Amino acid sequence: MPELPDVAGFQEYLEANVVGKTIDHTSVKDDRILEGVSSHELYPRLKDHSIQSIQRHGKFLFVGLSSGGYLVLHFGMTGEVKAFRNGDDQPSHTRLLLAFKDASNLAYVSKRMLGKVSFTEKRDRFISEQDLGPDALSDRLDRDRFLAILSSRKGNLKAALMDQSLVSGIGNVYADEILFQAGLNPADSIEDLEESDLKHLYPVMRRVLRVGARHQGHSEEYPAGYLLRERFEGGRCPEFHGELTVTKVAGRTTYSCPQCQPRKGS
DNA sequence: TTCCATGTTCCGCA
DNA sequence: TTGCGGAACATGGA
Repeated sequence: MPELPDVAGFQEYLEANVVGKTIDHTSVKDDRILEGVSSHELYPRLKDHSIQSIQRHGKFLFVGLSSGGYLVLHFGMTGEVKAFRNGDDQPSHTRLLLAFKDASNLAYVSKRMLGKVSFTEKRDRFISEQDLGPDALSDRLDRDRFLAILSSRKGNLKAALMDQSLVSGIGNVYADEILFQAGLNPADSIEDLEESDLKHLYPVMRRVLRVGARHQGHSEEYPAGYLLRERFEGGRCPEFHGELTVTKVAGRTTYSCPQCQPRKGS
């Protein structure tokens, strides 16, 4: 689930549930989720510090601590965060537990262990070390920059959209949605597109991600005309009602409508 | 039992 | 150097 809109939802959730709270103690349930920090090192960096802010860059969340450092959360394919009170059952597949002084808790849950938890003193340095491009919804990513980034790339359009080092936050599902809404074929090579196609892609990308963030997690609630609601075997194009094509593009399962998204190049 | 999955990374090849 | 396919990671669900 966790692409930019989902992670934006986690951000809101954390803002509502943990900002302002002070960490009493923490518990790493499985070391394999830690990246670049040991549970040993992590503990004193969290204990007795309060949570000041939650920031997001692409699919990463930065949990700002009163120490000035950040707990960094990445969710992989199946991660999420869940708050619960002392005495309630700990969510299954909890890998990291933050226990607050007010008897509430936060679980970082990762079923398939593909997520990562790190710690950094400097948010910007972390972002550049991870080689992350600008956040797809950031004010700093205007249309001209988006255009420049994409035109510097070759190969298929979908792979470029999902490349976190170009633009950060778009994954498999939203790449399909964005390209469907833009009427562009995921397998098209960027070289085969007109500049006007890429110019059109920018506002579509922003709109789809914003709508996604608003409805995060509930694809049934997406507006009519969204591909996401039909993203299953036998799903139909919301526009023409023909059956959607399921292919592999950039190694990922790809849903598209051959009528709405005709191939451009050869 | 086998295959597949919303993410990322590494390897070998072109 | 860039792009790409395939495999790997780990686990659970269909």
